[in-house]
Amino acid sequence: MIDLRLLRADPDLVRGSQRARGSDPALVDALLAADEQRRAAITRADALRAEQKATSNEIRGAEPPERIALMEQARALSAKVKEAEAEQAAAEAALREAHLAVPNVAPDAPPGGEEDYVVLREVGVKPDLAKPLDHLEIGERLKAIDTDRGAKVSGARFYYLTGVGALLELALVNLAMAQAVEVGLTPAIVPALVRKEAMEGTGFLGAHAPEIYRLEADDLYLVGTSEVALAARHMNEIIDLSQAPVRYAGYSTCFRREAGSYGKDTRGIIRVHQFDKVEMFSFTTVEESYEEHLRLLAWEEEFLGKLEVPYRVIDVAAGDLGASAVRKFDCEAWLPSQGRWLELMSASNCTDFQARRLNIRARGTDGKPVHVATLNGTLMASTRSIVALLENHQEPDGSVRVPKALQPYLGREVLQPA
RNA sequence: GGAGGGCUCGCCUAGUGGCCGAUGGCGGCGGUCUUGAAAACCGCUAUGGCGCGGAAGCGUCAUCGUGGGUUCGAAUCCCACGCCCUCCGCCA
Repeated sequence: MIDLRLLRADPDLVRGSQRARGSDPALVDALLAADEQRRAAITRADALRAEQKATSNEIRGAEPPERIALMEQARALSAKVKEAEAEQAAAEAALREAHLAVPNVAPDAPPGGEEDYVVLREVGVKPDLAKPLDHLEIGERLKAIDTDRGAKVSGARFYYLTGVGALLELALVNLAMAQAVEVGLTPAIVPALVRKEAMEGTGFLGAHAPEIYRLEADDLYLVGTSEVALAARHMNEIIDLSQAPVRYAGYSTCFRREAGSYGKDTRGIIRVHQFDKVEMFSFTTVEESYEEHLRLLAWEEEFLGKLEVPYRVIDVAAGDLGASAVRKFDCEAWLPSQGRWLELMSASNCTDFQARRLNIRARGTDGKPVHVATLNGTLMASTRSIVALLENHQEPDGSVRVPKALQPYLGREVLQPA
């Protein structure tokens, strides 16, 4: 949710942001009107409540004849208060709805839609492969990836990682966690099932709702990223940011329904219903958040360097940001088999948008609570990291070279077809 | 799955229909004393909305798990829900 004070002070800024995102600027005016109506309703209800309270207090000391008259009066007021409170509740509900409809203000992101990203840099050299195999072909030869039986047991977009495939994932997790600890993130293993409040508070029940698995019998949701559990960890809290940002590296399985992506990336493990991920998450002040965002990106690139995979960094356009983010950088690895880039990581700065909904605050310099900024960034997404590794490090003989940084965690320098 | 107990301001706790936003202790912050520290003593120590104000602030409303209800008036009475805990059973 955006800051209503900012909205009142500078509605044109918000309207401009809406246009840059390709969203409707009229939503801004609807929000302004709802805000106005809510405040008017509160003023009316407050006045009536005050009057009723005063009358009630008079009754306490009053003698019978006067007392009866006062009670009559109070009864009438009570009915009016009830009415005014219903109006207030309706106005508040309307405001909330209008409030949720307006995404975060993103003045720094490139304007436009999905295709309007800006490439910030390209790093590394694309491998020179005469006839590159795709990751599934390589993975099957290594007996590392088995999607056929994944489908037999669980359906499309499920898979088995076996042998070096399984070991590869564990090595990647360990490499990522080691880096996380080294730079000072708090390693965390988090719930993969969360309550509605956590899902809602992080904003995933809005546009993302069809993407989310829900367990009907228990009214719990399967997280699509540990961002949910990490962000919600401090919901309704005032946290201490006076010394340093609060930073986590959360490891969890991620579940995604992939509704609406039928026919897309159907081969292999590029787009799956379940994978494991190490996610970085920071709580900072809004002022610090822009710098923190670059820090998360730098840590992502550091990890990509260890994978020795060519990649590029893009500045995602406003229209493709998601409601919470003011800016998002994606790291995309080169995919030799398809001759295109594949999103491996994503770092978003949500400023105080998400924290306002989750009610997460910190003490400002004056001691008063202010909403914090939240940021999230992928450190290591298992399946796509494996895809990038297998394809970029494949050798003509079907073996796969293991990047140096990963060797100690995997215990070998090359993966040989079985 | 069955049976109980509980949910009050960071923590513990008082409060069972009327100045209760709420008692007391601990912790925290500030001060007095001290060469310094401890002890002792004194003071301060929730949050949000709305209005006024440049601001400090002032006024007002709301909040005692959540939502309803009873009542002129609810932390206190009633109902529903949520959550936590304990015991039994079952499973890991």
